[in-house]
Amino acid sequence: MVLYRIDRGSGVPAYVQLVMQTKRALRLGYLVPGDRLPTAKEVVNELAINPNTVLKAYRELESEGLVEPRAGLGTFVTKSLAKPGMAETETLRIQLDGWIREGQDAGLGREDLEALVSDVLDIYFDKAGDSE
Amino acid sequence: MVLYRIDRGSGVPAYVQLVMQTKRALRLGYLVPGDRLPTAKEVVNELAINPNTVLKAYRELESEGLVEPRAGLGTFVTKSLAKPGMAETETLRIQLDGWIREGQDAGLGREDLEALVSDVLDIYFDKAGDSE
Amino acid sequence: MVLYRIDRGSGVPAYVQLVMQTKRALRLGYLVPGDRLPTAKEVVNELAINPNTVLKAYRELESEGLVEPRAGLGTFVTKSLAKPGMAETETLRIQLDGWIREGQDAGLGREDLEALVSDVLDIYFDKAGDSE
Amino acid sequence: MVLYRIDRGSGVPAYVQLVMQTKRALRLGYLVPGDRLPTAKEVVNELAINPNTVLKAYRELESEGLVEPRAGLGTFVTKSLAKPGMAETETLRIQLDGWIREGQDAGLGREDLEALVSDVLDIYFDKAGDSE
DNA sequence: GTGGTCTAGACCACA
DNA sequence: GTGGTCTAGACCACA
Repeated sequence: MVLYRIDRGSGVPAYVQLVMQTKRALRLGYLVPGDRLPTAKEVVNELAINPNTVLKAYRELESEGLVEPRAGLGTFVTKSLAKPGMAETETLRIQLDGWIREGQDAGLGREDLEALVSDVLDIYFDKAGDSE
Repeated sequence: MVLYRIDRGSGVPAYVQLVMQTKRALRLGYLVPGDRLPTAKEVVNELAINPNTVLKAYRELESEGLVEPRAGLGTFVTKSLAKPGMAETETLRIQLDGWIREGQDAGLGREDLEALVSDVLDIYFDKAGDSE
Repeated sequence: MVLYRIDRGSGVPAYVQLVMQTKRALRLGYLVPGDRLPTAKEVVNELAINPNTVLKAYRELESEGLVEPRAGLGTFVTKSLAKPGMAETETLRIQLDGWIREGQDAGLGREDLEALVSDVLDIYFDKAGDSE
Repeated sequence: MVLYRIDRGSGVPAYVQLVMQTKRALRLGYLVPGDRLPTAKEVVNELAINPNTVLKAYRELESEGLVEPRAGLGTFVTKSLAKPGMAETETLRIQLDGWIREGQDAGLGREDLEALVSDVLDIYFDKAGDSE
């Protein structure tokens, strides 16, 4: 079951956050075809947002061909986003965990590490980056 | 000089993207107190957005005490967000670069790696995460 | 300028009617890339429906890559649906006009002619049809 | 026997599609008074929809005085919608078939032809149409 | 001024 | 009971 979290005050629309988190779960293989997303009501109870906001996110996912609503039953995953390589990430996860630990030892917090990762990814994938 | 990029269609408001990218540059030490942000006009020429959007982002940064406008001169950084540890990240960067390479060898793309990083960070920092 | 008509009581959701009519105009070449759709407000004044209903239709068209909203400016056509053959339909239109006239002489009304067209198209394009 | 087809994803409610298809068959003379509609169960087996959806469509037809349920026997047509002229449409059909062929030769597909027919009918019957 | 987001709430479609 | 449509209205994002 996906657990959504909304960061109000991040400036990112709530429905966009729901879409992004769902896609991440699809990418990580936490959600696979046939899985049911939480009903709008369940999400509403959990997050105290309006059901229409949830439905908007689900419609967005539907229009991307990732999920499918079935009236009276719920909304179901129809497509995975997990690459084959996602099945075996134990080593990568362990390495990353170690890296985070080192970063913390160097006095960096979560947001610093995220900035560093984005920066290195930007450089690696050759996008301009925020740098000089 | 910060180079901004706007991802239209990401669903994240343009001014929020400018704020986030500026903060990231402050965090990474690419921008330090005394640096001048690009003028609204420069950003407009680069990104084809409305000057008001840039000004809104700068006002947001100002209200967080990070920058300061000086009439006729521009907007200047007044505070860094770089932890001391950010000065010496060469090793962390090299390790991360190797990790990305391994991920790619495993068939993972940028977005897969980002999802993995978010997931491991969530677990490490003990937030629910998208998993069950 | 597209003129929308909503047939309340047809059972077809209003936003679906707007989408279908827009696509028809795109197919007929009445709307071409660069054209601006009427603003939500204009449609509202014309049809007495809620602006959100119009926006929903426009968002659907956007998600199909046919139009693009530009904040503060309006919603613009980005893609045509007109086949090259649509440029020269004068003869086809004249023939069809004659056909309608004959149908009327035979005592058939608009809905009868529509039923006949659907039936012949179904048979021609080999779909089951409502017959037998 | 009417063969129903449901186009999920057209945005038109399933029960409305059943009603429209039944009326079309009544108009074309494929269904005449005394004919029995398929039972809800038959339709359900064919289309994988809920029996309530079929019953809703039949109730709608009943309220328009077109059909009548007879307990234990089924639902029967009580009224035709076929104009006298519908008995002799062979010539109209042949002409239309030729017209479709010409349209196809001009590179137009089914949806283009449908758009053209709607447009010419709109103009003929003097409704605004989608044009300027 | 134009479009976008979100809410609260009524009512409908479908299972 | 679940999702879908539509409304009315507040407020925001962008030009």
